[in-house]
Amino acid sequence: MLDLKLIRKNYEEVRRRLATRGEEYAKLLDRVYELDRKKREVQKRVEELRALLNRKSKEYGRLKREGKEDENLKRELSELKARLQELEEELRRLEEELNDLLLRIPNLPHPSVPVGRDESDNREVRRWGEPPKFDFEPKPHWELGEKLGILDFERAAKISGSRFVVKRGLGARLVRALVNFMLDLHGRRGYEEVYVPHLVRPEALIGTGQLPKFEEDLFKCERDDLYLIPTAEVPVTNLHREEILREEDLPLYYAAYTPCYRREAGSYGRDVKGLIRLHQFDKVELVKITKPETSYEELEKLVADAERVLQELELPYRVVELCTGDLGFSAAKTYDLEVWMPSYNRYREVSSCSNCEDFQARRMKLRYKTADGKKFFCHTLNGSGLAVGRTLAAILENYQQEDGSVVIPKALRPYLGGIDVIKPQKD
RNA sequence: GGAGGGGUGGCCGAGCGGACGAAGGCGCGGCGCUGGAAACGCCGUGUGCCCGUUUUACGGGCACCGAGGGUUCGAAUCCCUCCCCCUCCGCCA
Repeated sequence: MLDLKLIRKNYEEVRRRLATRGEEYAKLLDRVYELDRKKREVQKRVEELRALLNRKSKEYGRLKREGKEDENLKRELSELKARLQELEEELRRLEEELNDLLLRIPNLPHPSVPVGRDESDNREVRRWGEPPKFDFEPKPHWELGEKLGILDFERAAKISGSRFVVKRGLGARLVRALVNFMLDLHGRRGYEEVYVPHLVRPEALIGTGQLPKFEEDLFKCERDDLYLIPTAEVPVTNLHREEILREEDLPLYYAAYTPCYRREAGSYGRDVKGLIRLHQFDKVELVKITKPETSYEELEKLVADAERVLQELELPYRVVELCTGDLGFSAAKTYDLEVWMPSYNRYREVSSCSNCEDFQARRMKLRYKTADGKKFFCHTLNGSGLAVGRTLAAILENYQQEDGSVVIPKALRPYLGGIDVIKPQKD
């Protein structure tokens, strides 16, 4: 949520920066600005009227205790109250509309973010590793997985429909190995491991920015008014919602493994095959809660921590800085990590690391207090470290051999009882 | 699912129609005591919003005792609805 005071004070600048995400947001901002002006006007009148009513009411009480009831005053009070109630109703409507609109305005991009329309304007920051060269035609991971008997899309569809997968045998064990490997790695780098609920209340989703705007993307348990988490970012960042943390406790580092559930509405026909886009996938998520002064250095460190996973798995990747038009709703700045995928002959996203500054903190009233008692909103950051399914896909594709077998990355072998290669099942 | 008990300031906890932004304690800040500290004593210490000014401060106003509605001239306090938490029983991995 943007700071209304900032909108009032630096209207033109906010409008200009917001417009780099798309013109429509500038128009939204215009409505917010006007609504805010009107709201304050009505609020002022309401408060004046209420002050008058309070004063006269006290006066009435005093008289009554002295045994001097004043029927005229009583009538006057009733009339005042009736007028006040009308005005209050108007104020309530204005506040509601203003608040709803405000929750639908995305975060301001950081000044360093390249201005652009979409994915094609993102800026490559660096590359690591060499894409492998094959002297045969590399197969896509779903073919490899099915041949190896570790991925079963057909049976998944039977029980749950499209965009689900069953992993079996070494496929299932690889997921467990990857999760453990990632959590161990991040644990050593100072992240506290947390295990969190996968069903959350609407307030939590408002806090991180998925609601009210992106209801369509979520699975909802209607009866209980709970949502399946689309990312661990939601429960983890909300751990401290409405809290006032102590300055000396910051920054906080968390790492969580959770499954993630996404409806993928509007992505029909995209990535219909394989592990890339599923309704349910596994992810290890990193979350940081920091002071404003340090959030950008913390972002760089967060990216480095996510990169470390790919480096240890020896998977070639690149780091991309998202442009304004491609930036997520809550993010002020985002780096994506993209891993090399031979069958696509391109890099594909396995991690997205964002600094949300105080955008989420404001929505969830997450603050910290300095030694002298001043309170400020925290900054929140999150990043995948990493998306497990896509990492598994990348391993299958990058480590494949001509006979369809797949070599296990060295870093993972201790987690798989020393197994160093998966061979196709004989049929 | 059944029965009961609760939700009050950063935290604990009292209040149960006006004198209540709310006792007391803890915590925090200041001062005193001390060689220094602990203990002790005294003083201070909520948040949000709106308006104004001499605009990182001060003054005024309004709101806030889980949320929303109601009764009343007046509600933390009475009534209704909802939400949440806890305990016991049932069910259950």
